[in-house]
Amino acid sequence: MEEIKNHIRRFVNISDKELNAFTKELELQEVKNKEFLLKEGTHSLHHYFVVKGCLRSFFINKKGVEKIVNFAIEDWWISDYDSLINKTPAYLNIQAVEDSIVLKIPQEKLEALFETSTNLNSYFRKILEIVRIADQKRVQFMFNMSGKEMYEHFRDNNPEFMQRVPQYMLASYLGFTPEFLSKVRGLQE
Amino acid sequence: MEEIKNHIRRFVNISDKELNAFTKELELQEVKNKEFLLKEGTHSLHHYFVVKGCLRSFFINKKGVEKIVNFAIEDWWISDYDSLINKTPAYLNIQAVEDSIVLKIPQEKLEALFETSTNLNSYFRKILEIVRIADQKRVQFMFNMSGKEMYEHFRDNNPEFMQRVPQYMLASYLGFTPEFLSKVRGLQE
DNA sequence: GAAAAAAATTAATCATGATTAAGAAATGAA
DNA sequence: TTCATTTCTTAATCATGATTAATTTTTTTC
Repeated sequence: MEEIKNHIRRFVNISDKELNAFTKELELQEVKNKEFLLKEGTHSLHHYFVVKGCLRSFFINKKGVEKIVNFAIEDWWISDYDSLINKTPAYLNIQAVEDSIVLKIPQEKLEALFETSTNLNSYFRKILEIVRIADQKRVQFMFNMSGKEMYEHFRDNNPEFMQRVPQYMLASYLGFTPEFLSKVRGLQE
Repeated sequence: MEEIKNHIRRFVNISDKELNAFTKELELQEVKNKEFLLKEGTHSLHHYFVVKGCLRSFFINKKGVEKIVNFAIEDWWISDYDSLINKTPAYLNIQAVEDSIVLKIPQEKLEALFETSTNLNSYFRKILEIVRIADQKRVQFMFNMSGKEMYEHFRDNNPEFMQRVPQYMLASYLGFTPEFLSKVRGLQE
């Protein structure tokens, strides 16, 4: 729990009282590798904060292939925002990629906290700003780079992360097939 | 100015006093078609809210081709978030696609307002939530649809908007060449 | 309303990355 | 320590959409 408190303190100047009002609503959950926190079509209720481990969100495309939308590792959030905000059935699945520990908070509790805490509002605004910038960059990469370049860029910028997920998941996240990723890796740079 | 006040009121329950503190910092600017509000490499200072007209943000890729990242029409915001938040030189250009009227607010003024107004924090958090969902869907479309399908989907969901921008800009936004878009339009569905 | 500029179309060729189909290597379970 | 499952690789063929180049259509400007 100190984990997330410190994380929030890095973004906003927040009193212990406000922080405790928040952490009081959090629930710790352990998830085994391959276990699901959310399945598509069901009602999504929680935001998940990764204390330890690694999660992924993905959907199944028309051809039945898994497409990874996001990863989350330590000190990051993952959820199906569309489902949480618009109260629609989840389009995404959220699944553990390693044995993990998460803190979860129900969307409704969070909304209630936003009514009373400027700092929490501010914290989540700042998280969303970062997410916005990351999403923007991702589109830019997709518009600007070949598959080979995307792979090399990802590898060079996330060397530690490369060790944590199977290659075929990275291929899915980058938007291509495992066969193609394998080919790209085999080529000289 | 009533325009943006009403827009904000649709998202948060905000007092006139708080609203006025915000609108006091806004500056009205008219932009002719093709005029720039931001050029890449320069220092980005403002968020822009479109009162009337249409803007686009784009970058120039390695091959010298314009890649449109976002459009903004009436009642929507546009900016280079990365540049504003991280104080880096702009990577994006922001340009009018029609004669337009915008309201602009400097990032620093906005940051100051966030310190005092929960409701403004909340409003921008909600805007970012919507942006997050839109960004997410865009990635999903890119992962799930052929060029032809992306065009048809966009056309069916934004019939009015189709009239407002040249086809080659839409092609750029969707991630392909004007030649390909033209081909796709020529095909039977 | 003529000339110029901007936007859209067409068609041929080309390249990136998908698909298919084996098989090899690594990991995990009994 | 063997069997089974998961992951990764290789190679051939195929499809989507890029590139190039020319032409037509539309819009703007004088």
